[in-house]
Amino acid sequence: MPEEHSTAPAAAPAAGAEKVTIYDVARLAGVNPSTVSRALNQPGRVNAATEKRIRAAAESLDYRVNPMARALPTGRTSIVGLVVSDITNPVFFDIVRGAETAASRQGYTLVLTESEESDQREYERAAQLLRMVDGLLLATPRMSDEQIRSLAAQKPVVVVNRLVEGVRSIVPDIQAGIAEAVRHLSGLGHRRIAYVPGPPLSWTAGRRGELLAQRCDWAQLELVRLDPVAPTVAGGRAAAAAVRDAGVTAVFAYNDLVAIGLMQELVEARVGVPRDLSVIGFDDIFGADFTTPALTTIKSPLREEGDLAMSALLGGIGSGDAPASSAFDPATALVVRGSTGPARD
Amino acid sequence: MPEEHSTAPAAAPAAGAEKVTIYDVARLAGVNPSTVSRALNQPGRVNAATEKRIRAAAESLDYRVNPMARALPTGRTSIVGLVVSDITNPVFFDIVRGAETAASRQGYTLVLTESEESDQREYERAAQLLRMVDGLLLATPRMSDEQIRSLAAQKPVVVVNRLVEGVRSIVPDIQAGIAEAVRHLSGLGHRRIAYVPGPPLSWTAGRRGELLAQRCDWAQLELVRLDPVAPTVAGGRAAAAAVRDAGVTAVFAYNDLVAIGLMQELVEARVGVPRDLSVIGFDDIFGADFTTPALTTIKSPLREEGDLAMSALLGGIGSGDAPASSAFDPATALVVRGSTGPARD
DNA sequence: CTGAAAGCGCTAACAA
DNA sequence: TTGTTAGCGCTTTCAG
Repeated sequence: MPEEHSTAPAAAPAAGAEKVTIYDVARLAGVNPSTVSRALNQPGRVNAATEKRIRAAAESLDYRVNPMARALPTGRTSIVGLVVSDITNPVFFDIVRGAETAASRQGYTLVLTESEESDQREYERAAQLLRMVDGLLLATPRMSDEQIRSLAAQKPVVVVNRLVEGVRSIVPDIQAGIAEAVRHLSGLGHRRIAYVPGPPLSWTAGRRGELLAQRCDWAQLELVRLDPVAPTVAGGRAAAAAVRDAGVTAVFAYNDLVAIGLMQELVEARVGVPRDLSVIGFDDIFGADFTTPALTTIKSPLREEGDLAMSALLGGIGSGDAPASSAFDPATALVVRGSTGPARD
Repeated sequence: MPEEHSTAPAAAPAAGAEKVTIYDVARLAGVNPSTVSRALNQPGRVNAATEKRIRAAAESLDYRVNPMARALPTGRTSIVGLVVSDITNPVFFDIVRGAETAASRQGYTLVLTESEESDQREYERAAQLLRMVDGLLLATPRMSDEQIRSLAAQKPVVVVNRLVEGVRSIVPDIQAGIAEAVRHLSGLGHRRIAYVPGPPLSWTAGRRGELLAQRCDWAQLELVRLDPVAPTVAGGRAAAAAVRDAGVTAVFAYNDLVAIGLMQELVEARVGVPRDLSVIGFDDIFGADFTTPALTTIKSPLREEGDLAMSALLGGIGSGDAPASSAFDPATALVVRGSTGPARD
């Protein structure tokens, strides 16, 4: 029987599994390995003829650089990490997409991890990942500011959807979207509206509630702040009763998931949307237009955020030192669909 | 001014960025580096007291192994790769989740890449990834069987949602789900139904159409096969007209996205679902229950597939050699929601 | 049970 | 322009 690699991956490589190294290429091209390295990495620093010969040899051997071996002397891996709290949360889809695009545009490979829920696991995984990447993107992180700063002290780190002092942060400017939404509702004759807040610990949740209150005050709308719920469809369903009892004609949900749950429950309770109640969400996630009526929502430029964050990570703010902090603030906008209408009455 | 790393990631590490190595730990513990390595990796092969001392030293220094450095001598990285064709396609969410779970359960880190569309880019990225992982999962790959086999010849590879000869493949058994669905429709009085197929090149698309035809034939239902569409919401909308003209009372869509698009368009055209037309999708993706009525669909055990595939990859089929081929066949099942009802007539 | 030494594949001074 | 020579941090025989 073969070796006893009980923990190693199965399906042993077939016979023809030869690892081609720089040495093989060098031998075939009749040069020194270091010359191969130069030819492949710094074109021009080598005689055109030999470079061509080397490239041909590499090609014919189907040579590919070993990223690990390269990383050792250089310290750079050309890999960037992205940590998300929940890979099945649609809010991240476009963030990932944007980050992916920006990363591969610059020749970096994106590596993803999720922390499921635990903030402790999030830190652990991030720290582990940190050792093998050139930089880290933290999307809506759950860990403490302190932990984030400690990571940022070791390698470049950019945070998305949260403001952390001393660390580069990308946060969408929700002011514009909220203002637009309040104006929209106000124009439709709504005077008293409700807000279903997200988890008390969430940075975004706090911020949304705050700005909303501010804006409603400014527009002379009465805002009823209900109890916070989990940022999920289930959370939204749970809030439906309270919303109905609030004596309002419109409701803001913490995010689209909550809004969708809310609508589902309302429909089942024969409350007409938007006839009896208008509903507005946040984010414009995938699926927000699957509902009937389709959801009116304050769209976050998710994809742009991801792209921006990754660009910031790779692009070199200044060209060496970290200017730290400060936010890019891509703008939000209201997307009007079917779930909002004239105030009843 | 500092160094000129114009292409390097920005936000230079703060002052306190010291890389703790095995040597630092060794010095602090007063032992040889090799002993540290042993103590940390093969507990028990070292004096209990010194092991404890070493662990304490490592802890106090916040030491973390450098995966690259470890990979060099061992050839193993404890990283596994997952290649998906489109990270924003909800079908993959649960596959990723399942794979992630299984991977981290065994101490592996999951790395994700997507190929966007191009089958060529898919192969390129997979080949690149292959060098830094211990194994590769290909979910619904677009590249050729030949290319897949060539990857599988170098490192362990498992394919999800496609049968590739000579390579371990995980494919859900849709027979059960289809049979159930046909029975469901038949029981509701439907006699003539339509099928909106997916892209002609897709392996799954072909298989679904084939088995569906077979089953309808068996159940004496008349099946009208319409023109294939893109596997998206837009594709579904495009098919709506043809469906209405087909003179059927129920329709199978290639997947949930198509089914959702179909329903959206039908609702706008004042065709009642399920009053006038019953709709069934495939997969049960995230959002399938956001619609009104919620979508009846043939659920694929996506998460289980991912878990199974990853387990197969890591678990050692046999314990050294590759038994290749063969499918696990997790079962599908019909999820009855609101989009199907009695045949009109 | 632990230390010494070689080497994984690649890069980067330093020579030539 | 190219070859030589050290390592990067870790694992792993081989001695002791």
